[in-house]
Amino acid sequence: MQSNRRILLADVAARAGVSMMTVSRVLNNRPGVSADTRERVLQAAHAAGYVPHVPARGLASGRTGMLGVVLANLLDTYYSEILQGAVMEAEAQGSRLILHLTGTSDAREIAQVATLLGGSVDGLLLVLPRAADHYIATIAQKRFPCVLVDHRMLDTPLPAVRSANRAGGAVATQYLLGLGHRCIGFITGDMGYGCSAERLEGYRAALLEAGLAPDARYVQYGDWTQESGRQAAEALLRLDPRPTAIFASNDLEALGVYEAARATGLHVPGQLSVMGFDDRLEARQAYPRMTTVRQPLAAMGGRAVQMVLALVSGQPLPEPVVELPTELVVRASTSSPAAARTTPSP
Amino acid sequence: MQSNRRILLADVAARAGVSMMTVSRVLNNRPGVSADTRERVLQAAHAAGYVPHVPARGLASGRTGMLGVVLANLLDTYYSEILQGAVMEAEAQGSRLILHLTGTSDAREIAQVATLLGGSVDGLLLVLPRAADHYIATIAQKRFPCVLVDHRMLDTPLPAVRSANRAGGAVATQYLLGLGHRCIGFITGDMGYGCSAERLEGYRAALLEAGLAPDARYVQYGDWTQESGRQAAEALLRLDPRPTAIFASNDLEALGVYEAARATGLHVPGQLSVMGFDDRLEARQAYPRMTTVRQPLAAMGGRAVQMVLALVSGQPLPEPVVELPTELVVRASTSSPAAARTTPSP
DNA sequence: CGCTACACTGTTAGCGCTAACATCCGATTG
DNA sequence: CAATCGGATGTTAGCGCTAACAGTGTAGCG
Repeated sequence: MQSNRRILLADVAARAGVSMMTVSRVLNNRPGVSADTRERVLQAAHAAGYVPHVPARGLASGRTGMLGVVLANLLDTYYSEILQGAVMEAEAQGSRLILHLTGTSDAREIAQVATLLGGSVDGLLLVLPRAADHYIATIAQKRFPCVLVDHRMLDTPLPAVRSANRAGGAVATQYLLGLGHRCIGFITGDMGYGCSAERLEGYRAALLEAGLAPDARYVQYGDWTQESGRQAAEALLRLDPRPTAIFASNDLEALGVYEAARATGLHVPGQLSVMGFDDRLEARQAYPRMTTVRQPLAAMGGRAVQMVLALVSGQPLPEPVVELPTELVVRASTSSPAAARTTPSP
Repeated sequence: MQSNRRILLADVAARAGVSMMTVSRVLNNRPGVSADTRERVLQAAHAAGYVPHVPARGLASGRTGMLGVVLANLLDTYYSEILQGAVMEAEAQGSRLILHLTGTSDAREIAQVATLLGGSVDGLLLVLPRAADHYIATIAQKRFPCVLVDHRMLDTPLPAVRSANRAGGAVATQYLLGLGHRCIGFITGDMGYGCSAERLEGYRAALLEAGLAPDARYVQYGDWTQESGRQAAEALLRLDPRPTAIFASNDLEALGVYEAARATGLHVPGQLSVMGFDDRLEARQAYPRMTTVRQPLAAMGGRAVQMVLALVSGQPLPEPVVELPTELVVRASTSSPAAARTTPSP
């Protein structure tokens, strides 16, 4: 049946009484077509119900209009918020995102990146890449458009988007100090990530600045999980003097601190102030609503897409590494220490 | 530079001393190639570092190896869990997923579906489609491979994956009855969704079966959000007699019930049992850990991918509508009404 | 009035791969 | 031993679109 055939560019051209090339120019918003021809073509295309054939366009032009995104999983809201921002921006720019999950396997990540470089995609977003060392050099050398989001290591030959971890760590600590806390526990993230060190650094710097000597016993090592947060918090709560506030390196760990506090019978924030990092969904849903340091995750995803798209179209990036600001979000899990074991300040 | 040129099928063919067609057959796992030629080709391809060019393959074969997924957003863990399952299955089958978000706009959904039908994609997954009526007929008539996940309406001309909402509603209610509750409040989801009606139906049926007359005052109408759950719960808690248990149509609403209970000074589960539906991330993280009805979201996504892929390869589906079982997950937000003040276990 | 200049439109030649058919050759058969 | 067969391989012809170049007409200029 003729009526069920795919509508081609040639059909539109015939209807509009012009050549295929003119139609192509119109549909790709290229110059060199008079206003009324353009109008006529658009109407013909619409009337015919024309939809461009993406693979053909990709083959002919070398551009697929697709970007690859590689991330670990979607069950962690950290990733899904970044992805949400990336997709919204991509759609706004007329691109699509192809999703790749690595789970916990470096090998899968490497294989996927290799495949993506094979022309299915114009550019690449690597969110917190794991096995990055294995291919980043290759990508950089091939000049393949690629942007890292919140990469693990702090220096990289590729453009990247990150957030102000050190400043966030410092601001949060200063806020707790300002409330009157003098004994503040800290739970790190997985120390294999550069951002963990940065947040810790911010915490230490703020203490020093306030004239307090950081005490290594009050720093416990977590791995980003709620369970690790609970265990670290339990350790912290056994110390003497007991911290009046605990600052965890992400919201999940802070949720673990909530658990430890409940188990110990401590009221949050009355007897223990708790502070998270990220401002994920969980921080807003938790009880008590969590005071935390907001990372603009969606914005980071969106920004990364903008950067890749710029690279794809050959524009140079004004700054290769973009750092987005973090922001203190005060909710209900922090207050000034109740039974204040405050030392009179100078 | 010769060395930086893209490696083509022709290069592999030359290296292996065979024709391009033979290479193509080998790389696509097609029959008609002798074992040692196959081996030689594979080695040549590997040695050359060949990666197939996806758009070219798509243009020539009419198959892109990509599936489109349309869903509302990723900030709702309901969607991200489904998507996670879908991506894992797609990757296992050698396909990729292209992501499309509709936000809250029907118009965007329609536009995206139209584009996807334009050859960029072999098949389509519509997760809880909104504006479905506008194009489902078209899709069905074009016989374009498409599967609905948890569609709104209960009947559809397209294949679909859903879960046992009615049974879930009944089982949960029976469980509460079994604990000794006789006055059980219910909060619906958005009644524009078929599953809302089904869950309510299950609740009613279980009450009737137990010889209790459903009382309309104990059914409040929510819209899936935490806030609507809170408001509905407040209304329920003002009733006389006050319900000793509240069953919400999703976990978010149940989180809202937690809030209302706290505001009213009621202990969960000591003075009020709370039950959710979905078993999302939030149910596991909440305090107290939430008793809920588990929908196998990831499995639903995975199953839908299998179905689309079957359709793509021309196989008929054994059953057009697949219903996956729901499952009662007992945690710490429910107890018998008599129990004064139980301490939460695991 | 011939010639350039420019804006618009058309023509040609692929992009890299695979479907469909053609060919080859050794093995099987009566 | 010719006729036949079927597995392995090669050849041809696009898939639907766009880059690059080639025209065409009209306005502007000396």
